[in-house]
Amino acid sequence: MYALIDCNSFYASCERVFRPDLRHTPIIVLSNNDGCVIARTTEAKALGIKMGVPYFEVKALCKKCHVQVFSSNYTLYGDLSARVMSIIQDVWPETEVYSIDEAFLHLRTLPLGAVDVFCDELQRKVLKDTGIPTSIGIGPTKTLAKIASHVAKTKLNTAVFNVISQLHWLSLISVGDVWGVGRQWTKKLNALGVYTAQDLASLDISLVKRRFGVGLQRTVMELNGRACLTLDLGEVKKTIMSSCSFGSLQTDEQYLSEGVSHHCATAWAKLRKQNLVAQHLSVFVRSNPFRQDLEQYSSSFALRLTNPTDDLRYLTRCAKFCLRKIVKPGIHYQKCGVMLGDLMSKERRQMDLFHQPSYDEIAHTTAVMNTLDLINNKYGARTIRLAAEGFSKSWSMKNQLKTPSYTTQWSDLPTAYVR
DNA sequence: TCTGGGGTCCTAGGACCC
DNA sequence: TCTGGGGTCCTAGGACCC
Repeated sequence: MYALIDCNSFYASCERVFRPDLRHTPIIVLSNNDGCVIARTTEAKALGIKMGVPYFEVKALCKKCHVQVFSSNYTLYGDLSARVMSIIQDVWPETEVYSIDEAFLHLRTLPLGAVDVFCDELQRKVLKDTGIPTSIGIGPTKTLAKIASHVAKTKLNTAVFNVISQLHWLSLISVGDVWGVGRQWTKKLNALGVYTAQDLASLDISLVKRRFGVGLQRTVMELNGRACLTLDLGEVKKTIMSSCSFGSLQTDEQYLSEGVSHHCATAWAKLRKQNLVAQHLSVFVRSNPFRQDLEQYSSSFALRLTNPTDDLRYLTRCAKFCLRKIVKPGIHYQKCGVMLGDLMSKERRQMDLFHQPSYDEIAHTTAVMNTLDLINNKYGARTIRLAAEGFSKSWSMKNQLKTPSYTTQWSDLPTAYVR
């Protein structure tokens, strides 16, 4: 059996951990730039606030109904996620951390009769130890465990649900709510007369493969109880990306260049943290697709690096080179980003036969990068950085409603008063 | 006025090999 | 006049996920 443990309204629940006074208050959390709603508590959902709506569309409603609104605080959410995951992994090592708020457990060694009780206790332990409420779906495949979790959350309002003996639920779930079926395929499936998870499960798998590919074929088999997806325990990323919308539209190439350098440094920091080197770098820019009154433009440029590297100076030079290749005057840019790819572990990197850096060069780069890490680890991220990032950061994003980094900044530690 | 960021996998087609 | 069969690798684009 597989179990899917899923944190309820995760980002909103994180905010609540440090604001117990908001236990029953509707809360929403906004995306970067305070753009869209990306998390809602049950109370906020009940007010009709939909996932992903632009904040300005519901701002008035939030004010009227006293909804607490937060900018996203990824440092806090990442840290609480790590706590939740480590508790789960302590209890059950065969666990795949699937996303910031979800994990799959393969319960193969647990007697079938013990599964429900085990999950019940796990759910209570996570709540007690972290303050984060979760729900757990149980099923014979990952896809069915997902279905179970969906039923638990949206239909039954229970913390734990095992779907194994209750497969009639499949006919009560829209095909678009099945894991692996998105918008496009929902349209296509509906046109074939497929509306529910049950309809999908009874399709002929060779037809599904022909019309939709091997991915959906697996989904169909999984719905029928045949496990095709295994636990993915690998934790090495294949690409690392940093990108963000600007606080306002930018036309100045200098600011664009600063933004790209900034993202390059962010991606580089993630690279260093995982002890990886990159051999591929790409940069993209785009205008605001919602401003059809302005000229639309979007482009990217990629480089394959001669040698895999984690040298921030070299990566930034490459990123700026890519930007110069694609930047076009007169465009109102809304967003830019940097992606690092062809990642490999630093110990196993393969240098170019004809352009190998000397030992001295490698030693020098290593020393400089280590020093950057040392200073930034001791005095805080970005204490020392490249001047290419700029100083004014006038392009940086809005997040006016952000809470303190309670768990990762000494200066932001919350104070508790005891009476 | 204001519309997120970061990933994965699969497929088709083109270039290349013998 | 007539021009094969079997591969690999890479990239771009499209689908999906949270």
